[in-house]
Amino acid sequence: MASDQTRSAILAAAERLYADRGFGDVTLRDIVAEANVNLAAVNYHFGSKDELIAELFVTRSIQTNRERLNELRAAEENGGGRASIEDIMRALVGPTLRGCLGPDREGSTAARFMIRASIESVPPIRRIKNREVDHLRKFAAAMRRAMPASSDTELYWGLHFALAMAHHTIREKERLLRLSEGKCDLDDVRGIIDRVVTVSVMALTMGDVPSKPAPRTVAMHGRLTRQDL
Amino acid sequence: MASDQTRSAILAAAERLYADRGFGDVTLRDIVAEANVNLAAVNYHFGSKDELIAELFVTRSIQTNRERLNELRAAEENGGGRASIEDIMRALVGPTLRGCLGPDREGSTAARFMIRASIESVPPIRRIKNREVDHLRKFAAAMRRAMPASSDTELYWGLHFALAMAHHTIREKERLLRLSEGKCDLDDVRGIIDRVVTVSVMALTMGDVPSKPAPRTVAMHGRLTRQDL
DNA sequence: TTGCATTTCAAACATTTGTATGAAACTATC
DNA sequence: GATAGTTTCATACAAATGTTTGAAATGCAA
Repeated sequence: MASDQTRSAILAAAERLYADRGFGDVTLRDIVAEANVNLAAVNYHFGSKDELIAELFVTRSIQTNRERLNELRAAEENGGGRASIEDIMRALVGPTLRGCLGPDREGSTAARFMIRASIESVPPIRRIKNREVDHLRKFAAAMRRAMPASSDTELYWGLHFALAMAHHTIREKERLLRLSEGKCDLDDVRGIIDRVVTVSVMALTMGDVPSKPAPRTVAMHGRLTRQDL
Repeated sequence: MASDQTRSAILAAAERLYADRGFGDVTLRDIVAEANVNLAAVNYHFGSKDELIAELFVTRSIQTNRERLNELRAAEENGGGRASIEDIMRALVGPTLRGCLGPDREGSTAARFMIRASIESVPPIRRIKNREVDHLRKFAAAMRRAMPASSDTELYWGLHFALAMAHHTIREKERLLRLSEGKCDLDDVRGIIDRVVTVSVMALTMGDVPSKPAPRTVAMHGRLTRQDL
């Protein structure tokens, strides 16, 4: 118990190295060298390399999920028990996008680690991801409350597409930057979140919209407003 | 030259094994065993394991790109030199989605291989993907012709989101299936393509939607279960 | 056939990797 | 301060893996 510091040194070093160089290029020996601890310490404290990775990922996942749910709850309380679909989507994609694209992304090893985890998808992480469906159900439930007229199918597709845009933006931001030759400003996180939320809401309200979806007057901070609309 | 058959046997076996078990779990020894060739044959014919993987991926990528461009060109010829934005998006996401979600997906090792490549993203493949921006420019150009009023920024974001939805659907189809408890029909490839195209076009046109709804209402079976991590 | 290039083969190589071991150092409790 | 439990350490282990090697086999032209 006394020497929690070895444990945390390993965790910190591992997260940093994985974030910087990816899972494929980092060995236990790299980690213990970075952490200034003995090689055997990893197996002593974590059991195995995979369990170390799993602990890293679970910790960060819980953290992200908590942020998401906090935002969702805040939106629901704000709306007297029911959040708007827009706020729900914002709570879903906001924390991740802010964490991984935010201005502190250079310093935030946590965010960079999660990006790596999203890109490389090593076995222990995949195993966890597959069990991560549960907390999405909370969002599905909130969405159902916000759009009682929509079918579950539409709802899940909307949820799915929202995550698609958020994650793909994180995963492929380099490529988008190169493709657009810098024209897509990936530092404007608020603008990106607005963009993803707007499209998500449109995707959700298109199919079975009883009333007109009322041209999105979402607060658009970026250069989103333009000629069309 | 005589023994191209060893080369192709290796390619076929490798693609099959990678498709089935992923890059992480398949060794050169597995491949040569499956191909009934000698271990050294891989290095003799391909130089290294990475070059073998690269060749597999490049071959399939070229194939997909060709399909995309064919579809794009067909749409342009059909429209007298200019394709509608809708057809452009369809040409962009159609081939991939059909290939990876299509009914022959059980038999098509090629498609399953590309899914793996998309999920696991091993170094030699990543290197290639990063140089794959060029042919997307052809789509950007077509989009520009179809929507001359739109800014390049909007255009690239639309392109990006379209790919996001397509790829994420392929990557996470298992999870979506589980999350939606089967309510999202992932065998209805045409419906999925319509969905992605519709949302993409909406994202590009920001509101003025050409009516193109295709909501599939599925009878509700099963109930959601709650559970926390 | 002879000769030359290409291809195949079995075996070995060289590393890298995660993990296990057993002793030593440390810590806390009595 | 002795003892039991915990943690650290150097080292060894075992297995896997991509790659190389040099000889044997094969194909092919003169």
